[in-house]
Amino acid sequence: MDKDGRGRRSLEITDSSGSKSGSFDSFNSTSNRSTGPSDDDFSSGISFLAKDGGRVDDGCVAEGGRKRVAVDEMDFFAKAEKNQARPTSTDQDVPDLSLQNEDLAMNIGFRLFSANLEVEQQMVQGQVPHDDEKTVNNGLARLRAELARMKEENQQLKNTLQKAADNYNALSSHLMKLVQEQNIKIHEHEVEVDSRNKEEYNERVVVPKQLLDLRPSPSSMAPNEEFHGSVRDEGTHEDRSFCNIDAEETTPSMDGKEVSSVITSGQGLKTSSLVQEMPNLLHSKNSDQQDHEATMRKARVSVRARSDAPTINDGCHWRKYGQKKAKGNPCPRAYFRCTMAENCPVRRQVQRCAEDQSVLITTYEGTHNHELPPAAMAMASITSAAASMLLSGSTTSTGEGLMNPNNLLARAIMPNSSSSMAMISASAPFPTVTLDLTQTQNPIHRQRWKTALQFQASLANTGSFASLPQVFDQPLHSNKSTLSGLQMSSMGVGDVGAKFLQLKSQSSTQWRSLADTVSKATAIANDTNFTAAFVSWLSTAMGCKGDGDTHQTADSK
DNA sequence: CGCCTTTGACCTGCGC
DNA sequence: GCGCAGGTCAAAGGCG
Repeated sequence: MDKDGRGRRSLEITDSSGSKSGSFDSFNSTSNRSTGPSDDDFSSGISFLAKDGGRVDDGCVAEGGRKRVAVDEMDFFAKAEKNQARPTSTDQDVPDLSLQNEDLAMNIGFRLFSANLEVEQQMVQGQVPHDDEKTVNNGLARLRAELARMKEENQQLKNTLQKAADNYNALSSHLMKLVQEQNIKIHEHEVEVDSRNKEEYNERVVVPKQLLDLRPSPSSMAPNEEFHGSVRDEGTHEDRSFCNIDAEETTPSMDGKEVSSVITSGQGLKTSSLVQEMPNLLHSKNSDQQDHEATMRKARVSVRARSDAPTINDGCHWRKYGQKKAKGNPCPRAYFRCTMAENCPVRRQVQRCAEDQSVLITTYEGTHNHELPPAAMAMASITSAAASMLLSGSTTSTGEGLMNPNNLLARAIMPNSSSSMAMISASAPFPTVTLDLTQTQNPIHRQRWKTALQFQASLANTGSFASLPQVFDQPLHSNKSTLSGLQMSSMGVGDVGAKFLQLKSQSSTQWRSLADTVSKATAIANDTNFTAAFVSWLSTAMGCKGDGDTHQTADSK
């Protein structure tokens, strides 16, 4: 039990396993079934039918002249199983190439597969004759030609991608160097500003310093002897008196700490009360810190997800403290406060989208000041990471912060496109980044997220992609799975992440069926718990080497 | 009985 | 200064 900010008691329930794992069961069970052809199936073995009704048997003749009249599901699944067991030849150093080619191949294959299913259905309904040899041959020839052309095109794309990847790696290495140099410069600048502030302060409080210098030394003062003095505030020209008797031992407040240490260094006078009485003198670095904290507090992360539930389960415990009808939205907005620790500053707003009421908009604000259960850790990471991301771009409202090299994530997921998966709102009263999980089935968005995460990781790690768990669509090699598993575990996402990885490894290792994946992605977008888990996992990856470090500790300990 | 939600009042910032 | 809208507070009531 602990108390909230207003002294009310609230029950703290630690949900280490999380209720989410249960919610994945049904999802997981469906993922065990393969419902579509693999990449190889499309390129070399399975029968297809042309969209115009012609039957195509790509490769069947070569396999011994056996003509198949439809996709043999048993063969198909057997082949898929075989493919799953077979190690992939993907080069780990350039994972994107194969992935993007897989995407292309899957697009081609999926079109053929869809055509096949469509015609098959028509055949079942008697709309298409089964023995139209001419149509079959025509369709077969057409599709073979198209397939050959696509393979050639695919090869060209592969080469282009190879070049692009090389350039990409070179650029990211170069960028890493630049970022490091910039960080060093920033650090040097901070040190310089810090010392300048101290000098400035010493100049401004020259009178009290003199007074302090004139005061009796601690050793010469009686233990209970009072010492009085006065300070002239150069800014307001007001004289302020101070006295040593009521001063506290320390003043841990943001306002007093720095100045207190300056004044008392080597002087031995307890000056907290003095510090409290000199707010006008406390500028420079402390105000910067306050600005930083205020911005962190105001920076918001908004998550859009389809859900029928009133709220998404993100692993945290919330107390509702208000509800308000916002202008222009018939649905009320609910206000929640984190109750997992006393005075936790994190707030959450939940509101349905005015345009599409099936979309739940959850907005997070602030950073938790306490340890989090595994289920909640990743969502906290994303809010922290996004808030930091916003912070680095918050100096202006023009979005130039996106040009900050540290904002690669933002730039990767927020290209100049109206269909971005994430957006920064500069016009909103608070800087807000919106993560749109209603569009997770969109391969473009998926690719953007992947790119963003890879870029972040490549910067944060060694400049190569090798150490990043490729969760989106990269085949998971055995050693990599271990790495991913460890990272997931250490990140604290626990079984939620493991479920996700398991699911992804089952469905993504071979990309057996785009249709399957699309349906799963749709399910993801429609499943509140999974959406939350997805965000969690995503945020873990996003924050794994950056701001998220602050949230890793609890679970990795 | 204690915790949580509801809801009207109050506070604050912003634009006119 | 005023009005509006968003955000927060806190008393009252509901629920287990």
